Amino acid sequence: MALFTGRVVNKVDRKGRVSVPAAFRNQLAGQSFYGLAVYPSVDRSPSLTACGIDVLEGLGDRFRATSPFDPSYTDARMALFADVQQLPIDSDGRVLLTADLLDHAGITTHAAFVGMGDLFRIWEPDTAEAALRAVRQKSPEERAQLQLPPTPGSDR
Amino acid sequence: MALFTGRVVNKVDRKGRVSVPAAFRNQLAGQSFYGLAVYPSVDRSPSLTACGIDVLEGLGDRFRATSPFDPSYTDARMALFADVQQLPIDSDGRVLLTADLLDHAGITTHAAFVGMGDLFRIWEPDTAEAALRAVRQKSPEERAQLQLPPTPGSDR
DNA sequence: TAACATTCCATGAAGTACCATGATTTCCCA
DNA sequence: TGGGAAATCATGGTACTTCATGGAATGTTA
Repeated sequence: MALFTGRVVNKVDRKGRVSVPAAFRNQLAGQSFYGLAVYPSVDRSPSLTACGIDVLEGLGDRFRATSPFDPSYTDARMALFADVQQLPIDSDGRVLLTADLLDHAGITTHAAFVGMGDLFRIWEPDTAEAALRAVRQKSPEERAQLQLPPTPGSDR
Repeated sequence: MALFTGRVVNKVDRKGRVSVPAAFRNQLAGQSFYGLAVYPSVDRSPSLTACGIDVLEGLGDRFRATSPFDPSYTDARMALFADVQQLPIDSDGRVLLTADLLDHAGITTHAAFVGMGDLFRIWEPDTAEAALRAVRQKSPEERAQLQLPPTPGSDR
């Protein structure tokens, strides 16, 4: 299972091509689709969130369990999947970021890939550093309270 | 579970390569990825903290259960994973410490590996000795009061 | 046939694997 | 128990592969 860590800054060329860091690519190897699922971060931060399609497929499975005609889930389906782009990784290990994705993140010449476990984010490098500083500079007390999801199985 | 004890000073060559002490390597044998997860120590001491990737995978699993669209965990995800480097151990038992890791710890020619149980730390040797002295020089009363977390499972 | 998109190739830099050596340590047997 | 053989370890150097990146060539669409 993919585990993205660390951060890497790569160049974006005139066409919008960026090398996906090799360490991240390796995490994606062997999936049903060799590429990224990318969408503007839902917390409205100027960044893109990306993951392997296996993560999305997992979400799809949750909906599959519900009726496709149940109106209470159609809104959720649309909200979740409408903005997700599936970007293939080319033979040189690059993806082509669309203009609106670049625009949303304010990315021009360089893109920062920031690992977040089973996800990662793509930022304009300076913005990424600022966001990281903000998270790190939380006091130890606050950091200790950074919410962690419950340990799987602990509620048995 | 890995149990790192003792301390060892090894040489860092021009490329940043260091031999991981054999005793530590043995603790890591048989994991899904033969290498170290390394990050600047969160207590802001000039040292690096390292562990096996199984520890990371445990954290990753907890997040995997949550939706990638759920913004409540994004800060935690970033704080935990953005600074972590996964360093493979080569066939000679060495890891390549990146320039910013070396820089953070002030390591130039030698690195001290200090066991801390399920983790270990990597220091510039003199700094490590100073830190150890500081801990030892606490009075017996103080040392006895060093806070220990509760024993896992002891509350059953 | 322009404009655009996609695939292919070239290159320098960086990272990785491989091999050699000396120093320990461990092991085994007299 | 002591000494020697074998294995392991730490460390240096070199050769090779991969990576990131730019540009060119090919294909597609209007």
